[in-house]
Amino acid sequence: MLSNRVKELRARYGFTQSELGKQVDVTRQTIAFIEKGEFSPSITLALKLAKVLKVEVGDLFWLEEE
Amino acid sequence: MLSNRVKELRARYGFTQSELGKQVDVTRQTIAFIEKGEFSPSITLALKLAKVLKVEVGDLFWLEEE
DNA sequence: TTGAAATGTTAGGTTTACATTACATAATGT
DNA sequence: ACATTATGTAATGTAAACCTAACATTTCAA
Repeated sequence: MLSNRVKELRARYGFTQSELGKQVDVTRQTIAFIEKGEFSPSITLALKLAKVLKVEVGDLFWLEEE
Repeated sequence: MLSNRVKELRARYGFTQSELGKQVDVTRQTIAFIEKGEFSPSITLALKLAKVLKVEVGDLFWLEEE
């Protein structure tokens, strides 16, 4: 099961979903879906998000047991 | 543009494409496509590959300029 | 208190990741 | 020489990622 800290880190930087989406070239709905864990983004998008949020990809997304 | 070291690391461990695919639950064709850079896998698959190949996701897949 | 901005959410459509099947070739061992 | 295994590659199908558009609700500044 995939978990992530996108919402938490986005808040830390004070970005709106729209702003973050624009920085990584996706819509705010896509950001919302990712924050809710409703789908597993591509590694390309994950890498862009990690760069903008200044963390390692593995610290932004990780797999949990179960 | 997305780059990766899957083929190199797979060789290091002596895995065939089939064996690696089986360990991360995809077909050998999917591994072949990824090695050729023909698509950007999901972060879930990228995390599984990084785990099996014993590297950080960011050291297995990265974005290059251009 | 009003209105804009941010978020939640849903519906319908396009694109792409990934599966299945199949065939061809190269490499290896018997 | 033959069989087996690994790889390359291509066709077709499906599921999921991602888009646009829309409307409702919450939040927050004026």
